[in-house]
Amino acid sequence: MGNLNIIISNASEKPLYEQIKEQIKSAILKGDLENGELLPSIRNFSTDLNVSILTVRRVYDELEREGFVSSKAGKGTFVLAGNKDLLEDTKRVLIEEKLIDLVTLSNTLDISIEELHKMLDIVYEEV
Amino acid sequence: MGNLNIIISNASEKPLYEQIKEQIKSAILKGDLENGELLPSIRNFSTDLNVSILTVRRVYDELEREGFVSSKAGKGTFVLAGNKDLLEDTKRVLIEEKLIDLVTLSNTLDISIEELHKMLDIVYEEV
Amino acid sequence: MGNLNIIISNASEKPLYEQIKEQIKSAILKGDLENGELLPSIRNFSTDLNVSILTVRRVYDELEREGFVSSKAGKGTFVLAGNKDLLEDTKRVLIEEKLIDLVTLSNTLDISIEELHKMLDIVYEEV
Amino acid sequence: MGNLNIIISNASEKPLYEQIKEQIKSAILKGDLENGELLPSIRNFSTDLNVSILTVRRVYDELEREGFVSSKAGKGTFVLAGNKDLLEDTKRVLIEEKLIDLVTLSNTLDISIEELHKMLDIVYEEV
DNA sequence: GTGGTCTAGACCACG
DNA sequence: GTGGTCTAGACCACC
Repeated sequence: MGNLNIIISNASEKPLYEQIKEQIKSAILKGDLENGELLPSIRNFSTDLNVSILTVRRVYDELEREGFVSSKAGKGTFVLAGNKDLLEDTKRVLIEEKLIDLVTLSNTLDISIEELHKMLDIVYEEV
Repeated sequence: MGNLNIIISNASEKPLYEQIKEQIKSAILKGDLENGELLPSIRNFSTDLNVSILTVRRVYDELEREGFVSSKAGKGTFVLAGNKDLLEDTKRVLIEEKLIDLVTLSNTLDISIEELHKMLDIVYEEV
Repeated sequence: MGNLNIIISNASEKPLYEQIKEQIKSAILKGDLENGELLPSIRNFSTDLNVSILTVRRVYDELEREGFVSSKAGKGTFVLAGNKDLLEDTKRVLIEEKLIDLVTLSNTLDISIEELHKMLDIVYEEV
Repeated sequence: MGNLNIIISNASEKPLYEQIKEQIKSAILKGDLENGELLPSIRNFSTDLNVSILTVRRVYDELEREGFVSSKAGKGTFVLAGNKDLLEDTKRVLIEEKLIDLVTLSNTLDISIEELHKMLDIVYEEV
């Protein structure tokens, strides 16, 4: 079975449902969760994560809307990861969103592209 | 006086007070607002921006708590930008926060540092 | 024997039992399944379609309740298509239900009957 | 102010949130609700319609995701109907979906396009 | 067993 | 005042 270790924190500024959603999404994008794989039932997952059923339901709802999983009453929630190109695209878009954010801030603060590259290397070593 | 063109939008996902705060902070960090400069009164500013007085008060309160301005009853709110090193530090921290965010995501998605540098250049050209 | 190629899909938004039921009903209404014809046994049908026995039983139960088939213990399930007028009526009712749905929506959206006729022709060509 | 008479029924097979959503959508598409207009607050609306707060919240959430309204904490939920072309497009798509549904059924039941046009006129008169 | 819908509360951030 | 998130239950249809 796939690797699915979800770590959530009430201390985080991000809502619980978003933390869970992002981690499942990452697992699918990395390939840890394969096509057709069955995710935990809403009830089991909510007790495992110690969150409300409604929170897990929201996660599954949004993942379904975004095309990552498919839920069927009476059967469960399954991973949809058939199109490899789509997954690569999704990864690229997620990174690009953060890069745009970063470059925008750099511009407003008069930081050069060279400095950015240097700082990127430094941060990459530390993380 | 310094350059202080605040642009806010109800359409933005960010709360109004945060939009205003970030733009004042940027102006200070870039040097557009100099040390000792007088910011608009809460009352004038709120009518100029067409937001609640409470919203502007919150902006000034938070900026004071973060050490960017100083408010004196009966005199107004002044820019604190005396320590150039502190400003540079603040800028660096802001950028680093976003870089950590970016690198964390890259790691969870198995994106290499080389790819990141390439994508950074591409995004920099486009923005 | 009559033509009975049932195609079902877990991806469909419709429940399995409904997909199967509708296709059998269509076959009867079109005349592909004739009066008195014997339908597959619940057991065989469920293994052929790779669905639960309960699902097939539900299909046959509902078809019997709607008057399309008749089940006799120990003998099997037979097509009831004796009354040609009844079949024509059923077809007409099915179409009318959709037309009422369509016209109701058109009214709430201020779409004229002329536009509807035009769009119907266009869609008919494309489908 | 705009016309906003929502009629819901527990007897309907459609979920409550969908009934409400569709009626608000129709009002926007028809122009009964204009750009920038303020919708009822979640609390007021839920007591007016005698449904749960969560049901109204779901309606507003989905309408926001589909681009029909915009919700801001502390301000309320507003109608977004700026782009007239987009609204016309949305109307057309909604009608086309039903037409495709209709034509598909007609094909499986061997109903001719001429018959469809005739039945459409009859239903249009009756509704 | 599963997910889909709904209720009746609560606390928080925003304005 | 507003919407955003979350909880702890419930009933239903589907398999």
